[in-house]
Amino acid sequence: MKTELAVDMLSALAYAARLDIFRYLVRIGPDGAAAGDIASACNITPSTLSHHLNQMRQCGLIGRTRQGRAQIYHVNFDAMNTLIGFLSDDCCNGQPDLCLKGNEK
Amino acid sequence: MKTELAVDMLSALAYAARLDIFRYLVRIGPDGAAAGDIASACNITPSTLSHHLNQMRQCGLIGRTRQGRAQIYHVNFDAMNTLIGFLSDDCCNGQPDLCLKGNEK
DNA sequence: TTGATATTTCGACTATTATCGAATTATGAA
DNA sequence: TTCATAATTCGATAATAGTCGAAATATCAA
Repeated sequence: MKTELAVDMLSALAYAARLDIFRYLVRIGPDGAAAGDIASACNITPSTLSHHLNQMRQCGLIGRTRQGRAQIYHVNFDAMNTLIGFLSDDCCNGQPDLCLKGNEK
Repeated sequence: MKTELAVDMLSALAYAARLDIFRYLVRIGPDGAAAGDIASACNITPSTLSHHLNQMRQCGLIGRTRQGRAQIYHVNFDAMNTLIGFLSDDCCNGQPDLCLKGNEK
């Protein structure tokens, strides 16, 4: 994984409003949610939300499909796992013993 | 884990220069490295580096100990694992099946 | 002490990012 | 068509974050 992409993904999650959005989409699951639903669930104005969703989408953390006049957003679990894998590797590479404890927590 | 802390940790890693620093410290291991060594290894001006190290230290991702006139910085692996755990939980909570595949990568 | 080295803090400036209303695009229904 | 709804893009402003030199602090050695 290119570190530039990792930085983009981390940035996408490194903001309270976006982390909220992401967690909401995780809770919703693979079916995803329409932009309007996210806006009211997370209490964000449409244009600001759109901006955040774009950022998360550009780095691949979420995807989008149209359904009628709604845009449905959903978590890309593969991308999220790639990020978690990157962090685990980055943390444990060369020091596996240090990272085993705590990981079951 | 409080999401505010998660945001701070994610922010600490969501910047190329800081991610570099962090990865350098991971490679160095538990003994850590002096600020000066980090500065030359990562090619960052001392004052800027100090600013970044502070940010990573405030959220607990790294620690610091004095050794003579050097300040030795080292990764806090427990904190890093807490973060990884948070992301894994946040990603997999309620949808364990979605997150199993990909995790062995 | 005094001087040299390692690092941090301060302050000013620059750059990046977030926010929101207004205007625009896209779709569906009458 | 025409109207209403859902969402995005645009443009301006506000807020946050990064950078760096100069000054300050801490430690060690002579």
